[in-house]
Amino acid sequence: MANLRRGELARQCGVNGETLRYYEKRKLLAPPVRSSSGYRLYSQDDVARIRFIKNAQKVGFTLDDIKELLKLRVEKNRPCESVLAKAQTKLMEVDKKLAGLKAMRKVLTRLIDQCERAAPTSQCPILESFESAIENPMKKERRLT
Amino acid sequence: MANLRRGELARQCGVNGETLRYYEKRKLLAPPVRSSSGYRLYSQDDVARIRFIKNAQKVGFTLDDIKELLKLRVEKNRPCESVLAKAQTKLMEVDKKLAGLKAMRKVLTRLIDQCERAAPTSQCPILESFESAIENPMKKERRLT
DNA sequence: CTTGACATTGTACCTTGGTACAGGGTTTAT
DNA sequence: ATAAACCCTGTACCAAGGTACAATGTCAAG
Repeated sequence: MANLRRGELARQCGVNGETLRYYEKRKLLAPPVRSSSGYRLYSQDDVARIRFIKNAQKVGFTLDDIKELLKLRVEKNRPCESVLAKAQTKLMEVDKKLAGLKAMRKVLTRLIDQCERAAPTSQCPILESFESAIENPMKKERRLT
Repeated sequence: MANLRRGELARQCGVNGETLRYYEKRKLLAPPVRSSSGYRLYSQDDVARIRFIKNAQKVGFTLDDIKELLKLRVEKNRPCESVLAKAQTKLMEVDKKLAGLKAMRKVLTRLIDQCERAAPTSQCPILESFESAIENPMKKERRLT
């Protein structure tokens, strides 16, 4: 078990050294052992912990979420259900963001399309449409007027 | 042309009064005429301008983006191409974010699925997978080993 | 023994889009 | 006349996840 200093741990995990101090302040990392001169000394367990954090971030968990996951990680008595619940909640959040972005995308493509097929004499249709309310075209709905 | 004070303009546009001061600081709104006692006095043009800002935000433009769009809005000589270009750029940005979220979603659903079908004796598969690198399952790729 | 690369601390700053005061002055209605 | 409801200014604060100093101390190599 090599005792790693801050920079070395950071390098092994691909994060900025300051990030480790930040995680410690945010209570994602316990205050580590110190050398006689006050340097932080980390172990391989800390490498795993940082990797855990970074992996959980990749699927959308926030640092506060991850703090809870880390607690569950050390509990041996079936944290599985709680973890699953958190993952399901996160999935719903991701889906909500996806829906928002898809709605944006829909309006944006419509505007671009209008602009590309506009008669060159008219005012810019994109700018025009920002002047009044933007109505989101519903799926396959057809203007009947 | 009714001269509106800050609160009234805010109310008509559905924004917080402070937001107007903020937009002024961010140069999205020109410093308005002042009453003798120093109150900001807005016109109906400002109502349209705020609405423009809010509509542009809905499709993903940032305030900095919108500052540029607002400049193009007042130029009479065909801003259409520049606007179109900005919209296309924004579309690419939105698509990038969508791709990121979809990747998250994919991994997250896989983890949830693994967890749901895991044998109840095993360690939590979600937590386990955060210990090692998360590999994003490629579309229909099949493990050949 | 000195230089350079590391480490420590606290604090400020970044992004984005606002929101919330505090401590004043003004306008409007009763 | 006085209270409510405005408005003014500057400044600080929020989320979220860090990054960047400055001033100082330590460690290893040459």
